[in-house]
Amino acid sequence: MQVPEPSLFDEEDDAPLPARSTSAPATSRRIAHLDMDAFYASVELLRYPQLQGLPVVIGGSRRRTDDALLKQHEGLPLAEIPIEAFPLLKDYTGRGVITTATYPARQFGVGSAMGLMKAAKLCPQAILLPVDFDEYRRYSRRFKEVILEIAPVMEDRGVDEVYIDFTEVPGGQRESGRTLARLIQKSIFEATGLTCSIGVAPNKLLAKMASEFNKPKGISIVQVSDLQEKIWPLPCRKINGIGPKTDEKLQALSISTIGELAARSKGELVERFGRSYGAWLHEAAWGRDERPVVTESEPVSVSRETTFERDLHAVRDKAELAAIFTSLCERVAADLQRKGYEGRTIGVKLRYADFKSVTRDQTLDFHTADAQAIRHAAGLCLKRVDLQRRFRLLGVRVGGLRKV
DNA sequence: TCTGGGGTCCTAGGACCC
DNA sequence: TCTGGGGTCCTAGGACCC
Repeated sequence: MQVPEPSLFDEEDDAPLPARSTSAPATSRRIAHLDMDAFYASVELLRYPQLQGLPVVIGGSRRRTDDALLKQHEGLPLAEIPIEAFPLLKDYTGRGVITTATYPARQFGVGSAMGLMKAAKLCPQAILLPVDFDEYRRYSRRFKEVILEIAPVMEDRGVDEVYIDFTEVPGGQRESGRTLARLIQKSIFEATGLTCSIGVAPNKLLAKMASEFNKPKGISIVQVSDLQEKIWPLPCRKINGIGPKTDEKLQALSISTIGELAARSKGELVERFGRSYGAWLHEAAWGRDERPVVTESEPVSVSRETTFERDLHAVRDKAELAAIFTSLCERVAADLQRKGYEGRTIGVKLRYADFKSVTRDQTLDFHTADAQAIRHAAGLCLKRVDLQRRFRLLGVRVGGLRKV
């Protein structure tokens, strides 16, 4: 194994030691990452089992009209609606991206975040279903309840992902965690009919990568000793925290794989990526990560935004925009009230036709969750942005939250 | 025919205070 | 009058994630 050279920029010696639980020394931690398989699509398939095995894509705007096709069959149980009645991707026109694709659809090269119009070229015959967040949230709650009954230290990472600390769970160390992972998979399937993939490793970073190894329905165990063989050949993008921008910079330095990243000195990475991110890149490439599984956290901000069906202009589309703006403020206010928070930093976001975004915010000297107060402050923010150009998105955000 | 919506965290400069 | 370092808050933008 290659050992990085010490560097002038290496200030790790001065850094405080990472917090470490005395009952669970880092070397024996067993952390799992659980990822639901094609979650939104799988939930839809529970409703529409006749679509099993077909390419299905979830996404698009809620204003789609072809739901009417489904309405024609209102009298029928959902499972008996004929396949021909479902809207096809090729008939979709408008903005929007794929949120999830079934595995048969992925074979055509379509996947998350791809524009629907582009996806329609790759797989025109795919069935397109609109997103139903309320339904996904219901299933999300159910599978997380199942996990919590088995392993109480769980970190929520969104609607379809969690980290689980196996370390202190009875039997959590057996077969390096495989036994417990199997139990969780089976229990979730029995309770919901949904499948998931689980990676188990000494830390969150490696567990997250491991959960992708055997999708769908997979279980993967990664040990520290597997670093060279299983992790280093992977592209850097597989590290959670390296996105497209960083990857591009790394490529420019002839760094494509995690192993190539690990071979660079921490000093070089710190020089090129900054003290904090550079040092983190180095640690990540060596599979080191001491972050604990965090079971509770407070929200930082609440926001609502919407992309228009066509680009709008502040003057020419004044009435339409005013209505949208008011509605966004009302929805943010409702979200805050429902969650029991109020905030004092109010902001707006605009995205212009060229996709460039701007934000403006303003901190009040009082907290609020009131739609009118939010609209007033957000309105002042709006006056500080360039409203001459057409824009495609408007958003309203409230930060600086405190519990009511 | 490009590119959703909801978040978090980080950086960096300026204001302001001690 | 000039010259200092903090420290904290505010604001804007950007990277990243699900």
